[in-house]
Amino acid sequence: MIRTHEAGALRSSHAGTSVTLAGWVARRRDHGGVTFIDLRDASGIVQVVFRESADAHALRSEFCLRITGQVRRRPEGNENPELPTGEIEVVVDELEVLSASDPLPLPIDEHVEAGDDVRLRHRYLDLRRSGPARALRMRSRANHIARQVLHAREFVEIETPTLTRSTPEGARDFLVPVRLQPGTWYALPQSPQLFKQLLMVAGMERYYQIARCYRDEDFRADRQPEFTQLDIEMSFVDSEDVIALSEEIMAALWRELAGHEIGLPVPRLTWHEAMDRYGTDKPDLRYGVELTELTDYLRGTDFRVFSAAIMAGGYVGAVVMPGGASQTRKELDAWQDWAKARGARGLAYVVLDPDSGQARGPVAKNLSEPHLAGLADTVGAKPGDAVFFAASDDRRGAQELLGAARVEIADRCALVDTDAWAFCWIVDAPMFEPDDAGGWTPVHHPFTAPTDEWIDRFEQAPGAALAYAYDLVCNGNEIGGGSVRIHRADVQRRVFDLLGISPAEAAEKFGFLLEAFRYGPPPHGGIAFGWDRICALLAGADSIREVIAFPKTRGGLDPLTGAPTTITARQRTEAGVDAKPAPPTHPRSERAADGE
RNA sequence: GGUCCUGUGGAGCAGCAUGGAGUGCUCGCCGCCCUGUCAAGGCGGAGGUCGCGGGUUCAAAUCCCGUCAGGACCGCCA
Repeated sequence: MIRTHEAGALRSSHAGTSVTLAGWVARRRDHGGVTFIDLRDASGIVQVVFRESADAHALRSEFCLRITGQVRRRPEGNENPELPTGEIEVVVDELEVLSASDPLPLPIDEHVEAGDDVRLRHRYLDLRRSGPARALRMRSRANHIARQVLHAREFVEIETPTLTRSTPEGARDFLVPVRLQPGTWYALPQSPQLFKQLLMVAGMERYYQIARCYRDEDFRADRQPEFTQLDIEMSFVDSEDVIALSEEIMAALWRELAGHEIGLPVPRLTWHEAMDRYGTDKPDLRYGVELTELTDYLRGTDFRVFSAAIMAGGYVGAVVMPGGASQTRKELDAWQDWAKARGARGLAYVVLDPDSGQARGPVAKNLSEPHLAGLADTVGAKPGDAVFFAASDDRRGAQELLGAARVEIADRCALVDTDAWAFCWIVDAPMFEPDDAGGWTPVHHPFTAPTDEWIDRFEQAPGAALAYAYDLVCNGNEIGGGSVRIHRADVQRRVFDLLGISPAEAAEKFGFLLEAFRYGPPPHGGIAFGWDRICALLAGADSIREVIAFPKTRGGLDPLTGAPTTITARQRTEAGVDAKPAPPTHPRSERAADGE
């Protein structure tokens, strides 16, 4: 090492010793005869003092230095209690400039926020700032904590391929041309789902991986085209075992990184309960504002909007905005635009007069006296509140609109306790939901096991059949999801039949998995955690970009490297991008043609 | 694919609704001064195609259209 000590580690106990430090000029205070430099390395900052030094005068921000000097207590009254090293300073004997720095394109300063494009363009400078650096270090600790829990339980960390074939998550694949087989393409895995199931067949019993996953979909604040899952799979287990392990990992993470003791067991909601009460399968339980179903209460109403939904076997419900009656007409109209932006026709409302409790507003005129009289009690509204309604023959659609309104209400009314952590499991999710073409599509993925009650008859009511699936939710974010898998070939075949996946198609897509399942597959299940999102929550970050070393922008670009780039004509030819696929030659494709 | 917000010396912002000389603020940068500061201080200075293109106008940072870039949301995606 070219240094003897770390800058941030020096204390008054080091006084009187000679040290050699290496680091960066964080800040310079030049008084002419005496110059102070805050020298920063990974451990922190220490003040170094130059006297009558022309060299010090020439130093600039972010020069990389090596200095040798004497540690000593600061003169009486000059201590800085803000700094861990504030009792001492290093008086410089020797200075070596290891490298100079140009003026900075962005300030390395805790107090200035820079725009995302500048930060990412110079991410290596952004990461010199304490906040971003702390986020990455915290993520490293999170990885370590998870590994500790899993290794203590004899889990095996196994890496799976990133050049592979399409996995059944349902998103668009990233594709990689294959030079050696022109016209054929690898897919980057959307998750290690199939490989981890194969590892169960292989008898590994307890697998995990901090796995990079790839999905070619549009961005959000919590989405990147490549992202990370903590991926886990276990043999000879049921839901309870996976849930218990998950809780142990989460409890350790939050205990050590957030100083928060998660109340165990984590409360559970069934999927239907979550939809009924919160209008979402990832409810934020830090506040109330629950939905009320009014389908039965309003049965018989003359109001066309509601009666049409009720007659069609649909849903009418409401959510209350506390104090919402004080909104101006313009604000209430803005809710209509808000609802339309979400694809709804609008958002019916009544406001309750703050004094009389009288219901007013366009919808109130359309409701009968008895319906109006009991409304406030039924939905739990007080005078001065506003009540928003959604009605549709599509129960889930109406609930989701109210659920989105609930989130918006909590935001506008500042109902969210930002220090709180509210976890819950969403269990008993449906196996299937209707697809656009009148068929069925898996809610989770096609290997999710039906519950015991449904295993023999899920075909009879696919929309009602429940799965052994569980999602972990924290503060309204889905942070993990998993299921018990199907390990019986006959059940798997029936699921494929229902999904309209022919034996030939199944063999083509997952033939290797089905084949593996011919050789004594163990019952197994697992879970995958959205690792970026979990780290962002623990770091208190708004975006997962903050906990990714080199994230991409919303357009999928990396402003630092300039990726993605065009390729040369030669690369194009060599990669075989334009090659016509040859007739299948390799063994797996032949078998696919056989239809298993 | 759709809706919305943002783009002004190196950084962060104000100016734009109501067009009138690149105007302002904080920081940084350069030079000088300064022996106890710690987001040091003082004096002076440099630095701009107001993202880009087009239009309206006597006149555009400001209004209109398009486009690019960054961000938020819907669709999509667990």
